[in-house]
Parts: sequence; C-alpha cells; structure tokens
Amino acid sequence: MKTPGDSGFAFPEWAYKPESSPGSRQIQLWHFILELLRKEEYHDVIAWQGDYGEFVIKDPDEVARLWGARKCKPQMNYDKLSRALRYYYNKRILHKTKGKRFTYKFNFNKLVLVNYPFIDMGSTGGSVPQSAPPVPTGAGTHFRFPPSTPSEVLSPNEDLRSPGGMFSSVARRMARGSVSDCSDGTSVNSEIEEGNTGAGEERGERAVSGGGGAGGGAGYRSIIHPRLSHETLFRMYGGPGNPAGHPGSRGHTGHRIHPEPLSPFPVSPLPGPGGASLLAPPLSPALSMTPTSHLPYTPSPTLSPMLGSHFSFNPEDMKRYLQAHTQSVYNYGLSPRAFLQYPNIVIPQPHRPAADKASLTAERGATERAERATTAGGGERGGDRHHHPPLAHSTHHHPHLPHSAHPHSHSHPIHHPLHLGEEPPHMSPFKFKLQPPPLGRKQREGQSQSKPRQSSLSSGSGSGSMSSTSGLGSSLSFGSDLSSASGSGLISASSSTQSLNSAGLPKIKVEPISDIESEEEVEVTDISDEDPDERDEEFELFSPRHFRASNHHHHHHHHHVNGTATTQHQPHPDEDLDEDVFKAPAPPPPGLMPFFTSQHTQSNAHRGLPILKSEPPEPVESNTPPSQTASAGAPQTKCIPLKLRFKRRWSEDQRMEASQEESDDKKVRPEEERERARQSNGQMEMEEDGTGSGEGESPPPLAYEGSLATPLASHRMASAELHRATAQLSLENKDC
DNA sequence: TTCGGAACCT
DNA sequence: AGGTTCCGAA
Repeated sequence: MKTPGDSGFAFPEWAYKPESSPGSRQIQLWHFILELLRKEEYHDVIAWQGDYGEFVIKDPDEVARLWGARKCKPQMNYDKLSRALRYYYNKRILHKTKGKRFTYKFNFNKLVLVNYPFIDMGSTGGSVPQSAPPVPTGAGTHFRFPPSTPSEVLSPNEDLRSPGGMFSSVARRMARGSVSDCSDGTSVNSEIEEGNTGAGEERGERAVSGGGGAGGGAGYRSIIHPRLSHETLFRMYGGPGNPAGHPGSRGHTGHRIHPEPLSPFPVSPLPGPGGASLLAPPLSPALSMTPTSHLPYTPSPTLSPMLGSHFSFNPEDMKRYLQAHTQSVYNYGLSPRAFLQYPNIVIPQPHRPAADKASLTAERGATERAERATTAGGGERGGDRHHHPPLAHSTHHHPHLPHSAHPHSHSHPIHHPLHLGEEPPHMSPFKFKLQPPPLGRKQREGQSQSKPRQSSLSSGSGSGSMSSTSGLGSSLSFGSDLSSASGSGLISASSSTQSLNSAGLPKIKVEPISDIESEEEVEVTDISDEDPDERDEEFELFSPRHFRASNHHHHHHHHHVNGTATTQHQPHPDEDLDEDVFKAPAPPPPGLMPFFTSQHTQSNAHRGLPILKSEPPEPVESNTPPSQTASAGAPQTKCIPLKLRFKRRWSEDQRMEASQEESDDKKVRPEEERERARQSNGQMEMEEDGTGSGEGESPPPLAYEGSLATPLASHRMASAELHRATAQLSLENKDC
C-alpha cells in the first residue's frame, strides 16, 4: 500500500552511489568506475563500450588520478588501480576483455546478487541481461536501497543529458560525504563530483530536496529519488539500447533500441509509458517492469534481509518479499539465489508458459551465439561507440505522482533504522532459526596448483572437484561467488549481530515447509543439453515447471532427486558441480519455486551466507547442520534443476572461456566455494555467476512479460516497499 | 600491457 | 574486506 505513488521504483541508483557501499568503508573502486561511467563528463576518460557491461578506460592516467583523488591517494596510478581492478576478477565483479586495451567488463549479476540479494531489481528495472545493476557491496549496515521512487516516472529525456543531474546530486552528496577531502583540504575529493556539475547544483538540489525530506532516512530517500531513478535506470540498464548494440546480436528483439551511450545494458526495462507492452521485447529479458502497483505489502521494518541480525519480519512480509524477488529474478534473470533466503515462503507466481520459454531460449541461444562469436572474435564490435544520447527510451512513466506528495515516509514502520539486533524475529508462522554461518571460503587452492593462474580452470576444478556435487540436493545453503567476498562478512555478521555489513541475512531455518524438488527433472534435462545461455538457464530454473512439482514432494525425495539428477546430467557431476560451485553456487531457487508452486511452499533455500534452511516437517533429516550435512541430508532442494543448470552453465562457461577466454575462474576462490558447495551441496547457485561471470556477456534474459504482468504489479509493490524500508536503514557515510 | 603474488595499510 | 604499493613474469 503505501505509496501508490511509488509505483515506480527507482532503479538501482545505488549502484552508482558511492556512498552506498556499506560494507566498505569507502567507496569501492567498482563503484567509482560506475560513477564515472555514468557521467558524460568523463566519457573521455572512461566509457561504456562494447558488450554489455563492458567499458573502456580511455585515459588510464586520468582515471587513476580521479580515483586517487577520491581515495586521497595521490600516488595512485593506473598500475595500482588496475591491480585493484584485477582483484575483481576473482570476485567476478569484473573481468578483462581480452584483446582490448584498458577494457573491462562488469558482471553485474553478481554484483547484485551478492550484494543485495534481496533486491528486486525487478521493480526498477528491467531487464538486465547480464548485467545487472551493480550494487554496492556489502550490504551492510546501512544500506540503502533504492527507494522506490516516484521518479520512475520521469521522462526519459532528462536523463541523458544530465548526467549529473539527479543522480549526481545524490551521488554527490554522498560522495562528498564520503570523499570529502583528503588530508587537507585539498579538494581532491571529489573531482568527480565537482566535475559533474558544478558545485552549485549539487548543493542546490540537495538542499531542496533536503528541505523536503523530513526525517532522516525517509527524507533522504525521497530526496534522492525524485528523478534519479529513471535516469539511472536507463543508464544502467540501458534502457533501450543495447549498448553493444550489437544489433546483430540481438536479433530477437525487435527493437533494438538504441544503445545508450551510457549504459551498456540492453534493454530497457521499463515499460514504457506507453505501454507496458514495450517490454515485451524479446530480447530484453527484462521484463517489464512496469511499475504498476506493487503488492500491498508492508514491509516490516526489518524485513530487509540485510539487517541480518534482525530479522524480524512477519511471514507475510516475507512472502511478499519473496514474491517480489522472485519476480525480479524472473524478470531479470537473476539468480534465484535471492530467494533462497526464505525458503518456505510461497509465493504466488506468475507463470510463464513454458513454451515461451522454450522459444525464447532458442532464440536467445541463437542470438547469443552470434554475440559470442562476435565477442570471441575479439574484434570488438564496431560500433563501439555508441555514445549518443539515448533517446528516450521507453521510459515508463506513470503518471506517477509527485511523490513528493507522499513523502510520508511510508507507512511502514520501517523507518527506524536499524536497530540491530534486537528484535525478535519471529512471529511468523515459520520458525526461523538462526544458524551459524557455515562456510568459509577457501578451499580449493590447496590442491596443487603450481600456479593458479589461468590455466586451471575447469580442469582444475574438476579435479578438485568437490566431492560430488551430488551434494547438491541436499543443502540449501548457497553462497554466491561474490558473496564470498562480501558475503562472508555478512553472514557472520548476521549471526552475531554485529551489525556488520550485514547484508547478510541471517540464517534461518524454517521448519514448516519443505522442500522442493521437482519432478521435472526430466524436463530440465532436456534443457540442459544445450543451453545457450546462462540466463536462459536461469530462467528455466525459474520456470515453473521445474519446480512446481514439488509442492509436496519435497519430502524425502530430494535425495532421490539428487541422485537422479546427477546421474542424468552428467557423468561427471563433480566437475560440473565443482566448477559451478566455484563459480557460482547456484541454488535452486526456492524462491523460484514459488512461482511454480504457487500455493505452497516449497523449497527452502538457503543462501550461502545467510543460509536458511527450511526444515522439513521432519526435522531430523534436514535439520542437520548446515554445513556438512547439508549435502547429505539435504533433502529438499531441487537439486535437479540445479544440476542441470550447473551443467549448462558449466558448458557455457567453458565455451565462453574457450572462445573468449576464460576470464572467469581462473583462480577464483575455488576453495571457498567448494566448501560451500560441499556443505550445502546441493544448492548452489550458479546461476548468477554463471551468468555474470561467465561472462558477462551473456545474452539478455528473456522476458516473460506477459505472464508476469499481474504479478509484477504486486511484486513491485512489494519491492517498493522493500526499498523503502531498506532505504531507511541506510545511513551514512564518512569521509576520508 | 596485463597478471598476480606478497606485504602492508585502513 | 578492499584496496595500495611494489614487483617480477609473461
């Protein structure tokens, strides 16, 4: 309810916001990069180019200088900056576009998932193919969500032009805060910010908004958003164009919009004002995100998972939340991981016709291939530069109102920022138990690798392989790759309460429910054969069919399933798994399931970090400790799908790697993941990373718009709410 | 140019 | 955790 106005949502503004990186103290490099990318002013030094998420540092020294200024590290140079960038390889946040100088590519999916699993991208945006919106890492403590804002409505126009515009104001603000000046007053700080707009602007805006904004958090949010969202969205997600443009690649869609100069992403999610219909575009996976209304749910204050520690929420909220998520995921093709957190919840789902999916897949596959080929070729694509103003993309718009009007801080109670800890969760019918965080990351390396470098990869992993992946089914917990990076922290936090970055969700165990699984394994299998894309895969997973079965089956089956699945899939599960695992653990998205299942719940998912475990009615089995048992015990889960996915993913990755080059794994912390995998075993979510990591390139997700429509609305609402809630939580930052 | 280890810093 | 700094290797 609440804010009808918000129908919109803002997109991931946060992505850009520096401040947002909660976990980290200061702005993170990737954030910073994103920030620069979004600003036209810096297009001479760094700009989106090539595939989705791909950008080129045109002036390394300048970028380094800016970064140094931001971090108050005058000695910064490209060599150092690039080192930092290289660290992202392992995290999979970024990877190098080989063959192109100073060219890197973001794996947004990962970013998102990892950092903000709960986020529903859906609300805001759209589709993001591979690249999802970046998120601030850590979701910690202060997290700010992108509020839903009314801004969405905005016209597309604005965005382009003003890079600085709204976003900037916000950003700046934040930035400023964070950056401030370095040691002495030099104004190192924000060059970026400054550059953008001038100072005046920023402040002015801020002030204005500020005025309006009433209370702390809430006000803040509102302030920010007024326009941002839209812009951001577009930029990020690119609304319309595929940046890469590659029109070629995208044949499916019909529309290729123009690529936005800024954003690399193809597709615009937004439903246009005109119609939601826009979305539909095949290509875009995005789905539509029309803003319609969201679910009426009210977020409980603590809903956000982020808080980790506290988890208070009521089941209803959870459901909604999940739902929203699901949709998002679905829409965006994100990994289901997000859902994992709340396994039991059932969500009504939109269903999408299998057929569609199939078709989509097929298309996509083709498309993808094409793309890949292109990419692989190394040649980049010619159109690199697409920097043109984006046009209006579709834009969505809604009449939304002035959100200003309803600044009321939402009805939800949320506002309070977080209290950490204290709240008792529960209340919900479900029982949630907090579990200790399992994993750690680090596992793999040990094997002998003389040198970790690139070579290893799959083979290596395979070998290492975890024990069998078989485990899949069992556990629920998953971790994401990235997560490892940020996630781990989270987890811990959650458990302890420390606030931590919190993003971590608390681990929860749910009792009621059950499981999942699906009979559909078979189907899945089919799919697996080919899979062109990661994303697709993901979607598939999501697809109702797979899971839906589950409803009840859950029970013991899992085991069975697992085995089965494994068998079916591949002879070498281990490899797959392992790898996948490393790369990305993919969990079966329980959340997803919900879609399918609509009525019931099913799965349980766990996230790696936060792991949740749902316990089946019979505690005995599943309860087992998350860690090891998971695999074994783990019952539920929809392993099958997972495996399939894994495989697929795996295959894909390999392909990609082959073609492009591996970029991904390399070393990556296989170990860690592996561990996770073991424990959880079953589920891991690979999807995400696969997607992302795999390359980022992957094709855009499909859109399932039609089916979703209804749900979307609701889901949106939910999202919005969530956002708000989270937003409130957010807080602040610091300076140098 | 790019990569990544290692030590170190915050 | 997320760099920063240095540096040797490819």
